Amino acid sequence: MNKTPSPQAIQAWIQLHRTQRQLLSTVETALKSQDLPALDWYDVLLELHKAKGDGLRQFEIGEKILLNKHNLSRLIDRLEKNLLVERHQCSEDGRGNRIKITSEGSCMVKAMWPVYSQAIQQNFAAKLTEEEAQTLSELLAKVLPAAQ
Amino acid sequence: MNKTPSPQAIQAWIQLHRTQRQLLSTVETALKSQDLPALDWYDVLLELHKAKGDGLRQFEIGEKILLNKHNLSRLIDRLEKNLLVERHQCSEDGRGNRIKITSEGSCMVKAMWPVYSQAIQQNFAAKLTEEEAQTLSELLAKVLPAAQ
DNA sequence: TTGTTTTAGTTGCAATTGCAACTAGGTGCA
DNA sequence: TGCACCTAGTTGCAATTGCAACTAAAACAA
Repeated sequence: MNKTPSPQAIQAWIQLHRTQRQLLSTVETALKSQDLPALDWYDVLLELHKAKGDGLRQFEIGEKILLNKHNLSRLIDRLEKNLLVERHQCSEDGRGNRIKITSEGSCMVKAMWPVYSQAIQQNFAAKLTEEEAQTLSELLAKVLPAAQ
Repeated sequence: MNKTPSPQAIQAWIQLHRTQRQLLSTVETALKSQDLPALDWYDVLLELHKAKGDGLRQFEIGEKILLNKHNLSRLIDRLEKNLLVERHQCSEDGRGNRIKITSEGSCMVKAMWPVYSQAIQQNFAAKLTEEEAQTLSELLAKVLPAAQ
C-alpha cells in the first residue's frame, strides 16, 4: 500500500512531463510566429465547430477540454471580445448560457489547423510509426485519471 | 512535406496533453492537501539536493528543469524568501550566482517525496507494468524535442 | 408550498507567467 | 586597449491563472 514507484515508472513519469511541456511550447511558438492565437483558443473553437447546431453549454466545453469553470468563463470572455464566439442565453436553463461559434470563429479554426497540424507532424508524428503512435495512446489512456 | 498527421498520431497527441494535464493536477492537489508546495519547487530543490557541494548556477537549473530564466529567477526569489535556498555570488563569473540548498530545503525535499511518490504510484505507476512504463518512456523520448 | 442543497457561471484579489527591456559582467577580435 | 557582441540574471508591465466568495437558477425533499 505504501509502495514506491519503480524506477521505470519514475522515468516514464518524468519523461511524460518533460515531453509534453517541450512539445507544447514548440507548438505554441509555431502558432505565435504566424500571429495565431494559442492552443486553448483552438481547443474551444474546435469543440464548438464540431458541435454545430445549437452550440454548447459552457460546462460541456469545460468537460471536453478539461478546464475549470472560472478559467473557461474568462477564456470565453476573450473569445467573445474577439468576435469568435457568442454567448446566448439558454432557454432550458436560466443559469447557463449557450456558446456558439461565429463565422469568424470557424475561419479561425480553419486558419489555425494547417499551422497546428504541421507542427504536430514535424515535431511529433514524424518521429513515430503509426503503430508506435497507437501504442503510445493506449498507454496514455491507461493512466488517464477517469473523469469524475 | 506538407503531410498531415495520421489519425493515430493525432489521437496520441491529444492523449498526451490530456493525460499529462490531468495527472499533474491530481498530484498538485495531493501536495496541496498536505500543505506542501507545488511541483516546481520540488523540481528545483531536487536538482540542488542531488547536486550537493557547490550548488548550481541558475542557468544550469534552468536547463535541467526546462524553465526560462526570468521565471526561474522569480521562482528562486520565492524559494529564497522561504529559506529553502540561498543565492551566493559566484566567484568565477561576476554576472551569475550560485544557488545552494539550505538544510530546510533538504528537509522539504524529503517531506515532499513520500506524498509525491505515493501520488505517482497510485495514479500512474500502479496502472502500468514495468515493461509498459519502459515502453512509454521510450516512446516519449522519441518525440522529446532535442534541447538546443 | 417552503426550505435546503446542488449546479452554472461570474467576479475580486493575489499569485504566477510571458514578454520586452534592462544591467552588468564576459568574450572575441582588431 | 577599445569596441562590438554575447550571456546571466533581473525587473516592469500586462495578461493569465487559482482560489474563494458570490449570484442566481435548478433540483430535491418535507
